[in-house]
Amino acid sequence: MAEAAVRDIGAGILPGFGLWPGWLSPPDQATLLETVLAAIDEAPLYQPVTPGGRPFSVRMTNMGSLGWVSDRAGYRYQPTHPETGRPWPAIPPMLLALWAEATGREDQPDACLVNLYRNSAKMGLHQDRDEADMGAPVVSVSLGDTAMFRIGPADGGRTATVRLASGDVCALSGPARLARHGIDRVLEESSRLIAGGGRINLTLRKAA
DNA sequence: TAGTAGCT
DNA sequence: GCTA
Repeated sequence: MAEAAVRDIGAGILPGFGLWPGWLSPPDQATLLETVLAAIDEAPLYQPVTPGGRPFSVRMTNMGSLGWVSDRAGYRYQPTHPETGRPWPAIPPMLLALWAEATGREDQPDACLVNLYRNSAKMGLHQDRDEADMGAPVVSVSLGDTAMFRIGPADGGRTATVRLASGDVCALSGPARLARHGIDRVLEESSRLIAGGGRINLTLRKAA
């Protein structure tokens, strides 16, 4: 894993948003994908619903001691898979190392949300605010097809679009920790990493 | 208000 | 990219 210069696209747009294009080499992407697919075998992807009962277009699962879930009861972190009732699989060591390098922190993330975008799946503009410790950054790893990521200030100013390609890592920290962000669309067939196409996003957080 | 549709 |  190469040392990557932080590209803070925030200068004048959004301070605290870090972007590391190409953090993971193609071989590292393939290795990570294998690990994630094994976790998905243990904790199958499912389609959550919003508290209002609307289905998400992305399919989700989690790794770590806590996983982010949504259902009619609301958003929360919980230690077990909502369908199997089993604990989530562990966060792979490769991702713990990535967190340490990207954040420079001594602690470890306890939650890794796995989102699969396939068949025109999107994610509306939102803020990550279900974590107990909102001082800790959020780190995102992209695998597979390129996404059009939209990000803007927490208080509702202008948004900017950033392309996130396979192997890119980005982070929301400090003044960008509560940034509004979402996925407008995924560019089909822009990567050959994932059999059957699509994009997997891994989001590392401190939930507790 | 972690959705979706529809318009500029 | 914004509004409902």
